[in-house]
This record gives sequence, structure tokens and C-alpha cells, in this order.
Amino acid sequence: MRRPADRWGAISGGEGSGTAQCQAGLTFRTMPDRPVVTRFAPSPTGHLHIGGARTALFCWAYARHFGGHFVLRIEDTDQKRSSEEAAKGILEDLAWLGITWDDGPRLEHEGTLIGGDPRGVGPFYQAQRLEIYQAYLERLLAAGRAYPAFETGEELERLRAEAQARKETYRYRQAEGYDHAQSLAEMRRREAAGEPYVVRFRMPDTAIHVIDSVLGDIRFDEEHTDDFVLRKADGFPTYHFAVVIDDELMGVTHVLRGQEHLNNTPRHVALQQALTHEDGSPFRTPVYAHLPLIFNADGSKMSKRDKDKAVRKAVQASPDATARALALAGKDALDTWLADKTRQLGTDSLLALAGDLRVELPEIDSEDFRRSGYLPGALCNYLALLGWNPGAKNDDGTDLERFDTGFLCDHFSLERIGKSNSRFDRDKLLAFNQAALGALTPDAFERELRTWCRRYDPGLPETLGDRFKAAARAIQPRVKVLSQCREPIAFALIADDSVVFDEKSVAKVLHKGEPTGLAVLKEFRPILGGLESFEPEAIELAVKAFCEARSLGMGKLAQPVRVALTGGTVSPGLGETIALVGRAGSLARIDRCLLVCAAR
RNA sequence: GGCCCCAUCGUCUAGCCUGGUCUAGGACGCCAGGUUCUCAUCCUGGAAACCGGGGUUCGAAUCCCCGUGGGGUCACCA
Repeated sequence: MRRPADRWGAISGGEGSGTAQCQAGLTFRTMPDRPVVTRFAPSPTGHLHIGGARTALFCWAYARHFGGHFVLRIEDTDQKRSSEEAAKGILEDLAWLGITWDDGPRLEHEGTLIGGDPRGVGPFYQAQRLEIYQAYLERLLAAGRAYPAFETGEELERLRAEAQARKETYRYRQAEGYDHAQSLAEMRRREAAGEPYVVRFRMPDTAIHVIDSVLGDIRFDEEHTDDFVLRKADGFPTYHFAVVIDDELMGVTHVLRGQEHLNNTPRHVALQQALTHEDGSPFRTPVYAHLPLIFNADGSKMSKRDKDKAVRKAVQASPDATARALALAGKDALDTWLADKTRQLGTDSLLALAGDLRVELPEIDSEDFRRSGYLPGALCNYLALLGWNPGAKNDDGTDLERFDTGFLCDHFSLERIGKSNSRFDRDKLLAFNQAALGALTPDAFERELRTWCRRYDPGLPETLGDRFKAAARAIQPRVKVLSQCREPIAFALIADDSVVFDEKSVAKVLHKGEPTGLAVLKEFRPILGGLESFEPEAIELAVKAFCEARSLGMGKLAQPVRVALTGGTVSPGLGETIALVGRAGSLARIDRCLLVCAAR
């Protein structure tokens, strides 16, 4: 599992590791003082967001780089929004991306088992760890570092509003003259009576320093912190509490997460300083690395609600669309969805509606990219470049930016993580994917296409039958994503007698010149009919021979045949096109073209 | 608004830490050519950036300060 030492890349001293300087001035890496453990800890409220995928990718690559452990933990402490279904979905999304975890929920993916608990640090669902949190909470309570609070939500809301009116930020602070013993008694009384209360953390009266491997040292002064909630009224821990305990108990050494968490970090650090294990040993502060955020191309925040937004807009735009939405979603569901911008429709309804209304859904979850037909390798490659850069050159002097996850694991380091936010550039991702598809061997591409079709377009292989292989050949260089696969071969998916002959093409290609395309076509028909093999290569040869014998340019034959077989002048190579339409189909289409277009 | 973070082509970035080799390099996109039976692929070329102002220095994209701009965050969500 561990890599040879000479393959470790450089790490900075701030990462809890030793950096040695040798005589020649070369820096080489040493193993950190304890095994590297990273974790990805999503809340199961939906599919894996693309920003989360990037975070997971980095955490995974970092652990792999050092031969450490990558933990997957499900943060389901919000009972209202979490679902087991979403958790499963996230596991599958990660597995599809090739991001596998060492410690975490078990998942069977393509015949291999991912996850497990080799270090005995589970369970990995926070909802199953409530007793653990409670034990630490009680120690904090006993030490006076945590205390019960009895304000209702409405009261807090009012206090916040009042502060806002004074142009201040409301911060919960332990009241003057607070009596801990009395407060604990009240807590016990409420406990017995089944009345709600929360437990808050007493923040220290000192500034908190956060050491971040990406952003440097950051100081948060005490007047800007507040006594946040540790245990909610429903008995569940808040994120802050659970994350600190679990990270410590699971031996997490490096926390890589989005920059939106930066302002939470002083709370976590303060908690680490206040918490101890049963034996009195202190919690440790992991190395933090806050990752720059990813935005939409237009600079707006990438949100899982974007998909709903796009469809909602289309629905509201026309009464016709509203009617169709009504049929799909039902009146009540539609009304609440339209009225509440924060509401999300089910994936299936959303997809159906988008298809029906011809709305392009923005891709924001990893599942969306899978559906669109991106290769996980290309996605990971592009994602890795959002906030990280290998800083290396290719032999031709261009920047090295196309690489696989193996390269990422070998070279990933915190010191090359950028500080500034980036925008998600679909065009560049598309280019990466097109290159990745193009680099596949024809057989590998065919397999990828089949796999994708099985999930998202089972009708295509059915329609194509034994022409699938030829279709795949024609498709490969012509699509950027697998979901475009029907476009280059659309002519092969329609009935022979439903080809629509484009007027302009007919005029230009069939009627103009000498000889006319029509004449060439007529002459070519019997040659085609008499071919022994109908493989693209054989057809190609026959076509060349035909043209050479008559001193015709290839175009003089190819374009008329294209119009006859596809209705237009654009299609894959002539041999491929003819092969895809098939012998009977080709002859029928040529005959029909001769008949229909001669009259024009 | 308070706090925190950030700032190189339209976008992602290299260079910045360890000032000079930067008339700032690459990728995507864009534009113009070329190869090819059309399309796509492929090849060649081009336009395109150091946010502003001070300072330090012989010298600043690189170091410091201020301004401006952008972003994050201010929950019994995570």
C-alpha cells in the first residue's frame, strides 16, 4: 500500500510532516509523523455536487499520495433533510468517478467491494454515533465549557432582528450572571418533562488562530465569535460538534474542504482545544486546507437549485408548458414548486419536464455529467485543474494539464492548490472529454458507448442491431459527449422512405454540373448493388475505383450519394454512411431519391 | 453592514514564496489558413492579460501599504 519514499512528492512543513534538506539542496519527502487520513463528509441531501466531487477527489488523491486512508463519512445529523437514498446515490457517484474509500459504508460497485472498517473507527453514519457525541457533551457540560440554553427559535429570531435594526451582527453570548448549576438543574427538569433545549459551547475569550495550508495563518478575534449550538433540541449534534469529534476519533490528519467553511474553522479549533479523550489526552488540530470555490461560467454560485430554476423559468414562460408540467407533476406539487424557489422537483419529473419543454438542464451534480456522457477520467482531470495545477511542462513546452487520476495521486500536493475561486468552463471540459473519447481505441469507445446506452438510451442499440459497431466508429470523432451519439448517425435511425431531401442540397449537388449528380448516382447504383462486402472499407475501395475509372473527383459521387441516403450534404465518411444505411436501405433510398428529385 | 479570503488573456492557469532570463508561457474558446469526399478529427498561424495608486529597490507581475473590485460567512443546514 505504501509507496516507495522516492515517489513521494514534496510537502511543506505545515502539513505535519518532516521536510528534509539534503546537501545538494534538494528537498525530499518524509512520511508524516502519523499516517495520513483524509475524509470526505457529505450530507446526504441529494446527489454528489460537482464541487463536492472536486473536494472528494482532492481528499482521495492526497491520501493515496501518502498511502494513507481516505474516509467517507455520512453527515446525516439533519433528520429532516437527510435520506438513505441520497447517501446511496453519493456512494455510487463517487464510485463512478473512481474515487474509492478505505473506511466507510460498504458499496458493491462493478463487482468490487468498496469501504469497510479496517481500522475500527466506524460507524460512518453520524446518526449512528449519537452516544459518542453525548459522552463528550457531558464532559464539556461538567467542565462548564458547554451549557444549556433555553431560548426559543422565535426569541432568537427577535434578538437577531433587533441587532440587525441597530446595524449589528447578533452573537449569542452567555448571559451576565449566568448560573451554571441552576442552568443544569433546569436542563434536567426539562429533560424529565420532555421539554426542548439546546446545549451551547462556551467560546473562549481569546482570538483563535487558524493555520491553513492554502491560505496561511488567519486570526479570528474573539468579539466576532459566538457561543454556537452543540446539541440541537432533537438531541442530534450540530455539524460543528460532530465533525470535530468524528475527525479526531477517525484519526483524520488533513481536512480539505471548500472555502465556505473557513469561517467555521475557529469554532472547530476552539472545540479541539476544549475537548479531551476519556483518558484526558487532548484532541489534535488537523492540517486545514481550504479549497477555492467553483462557480458557474457566468460567475453565479453553482447551486443544486439551478436545474429547477431553468425548468421553472420555462414552465412560467408559456401556458402551454404549464399545462404539460401540470400533467407531469400534478397540481399541488406544481403549485408549491412554482411558488417556492427553494423547492426541488424529483429528478425524474424534472428530467421528463426538461425533455418535454426542450430545456437544457445545467449539469451540476456528478450524475448529470454521467448522464450527459462524460468519461469519469476526463471529468476528474478537468476538476483537478479547478484549484490545483501540477505546474509541469510537456516535452513540447506546453503546460501539462491532461493527466489521469494515477498522475494526480502521484503528484497532488497542498502547496500547489490555488487561492482564488474559479468558474466552471463547460467548453474546456467538453474539449477534455472529446479528447478522451478520441484517445480511446475504437473497441474501447464502442464499449463505453454501449455501457452508456444501457443506462441512458437502451433504444439506440436496439435500433442499430448489428450496425452498432459501424455506428460507434462513425460517432467517435464526432461527439464531445456520449449523449450526442444520435446526431451524427441520425440518418441511419429513420425509415428509408422518410428521408427528407434538402432542397438546397438537391439543387446544388444533384442538378448542377456535368455530369449531374443524378446521373452519377444512377450509374453508381448497380455498382453498389453488386458489392460483395458491405463493410465501410470495401465500399470505400469500390467508390474510389468508380471515381478513378471515370476521372471523377470523390466529391462528385460522395455528395449525391449523401443527399440520397441522408437528405443532406453532411454525414460521416462515405463508406461508413453507406454501410450504416445498409445494402437494401441504400438502394431503396437511392431509388427514391432518383424518383423524387428527378422531378424537381 | 461586521468578520474573513482573494485579484495575470473572455475562462482555467504557469510565472510570484527564492525580485532581473517576462518584448508574461500554456490550455479552452475565438479568428484566419491548410489536409480531407461533406462534417468531425488533425495541422499551422493570429488577436487576447500582470485591477488602480503609492512605496521599497539599480530593477517589481513578483516584496510592503492603501484604494477598488470580486467572493465567502454571519442558523437548533452542513
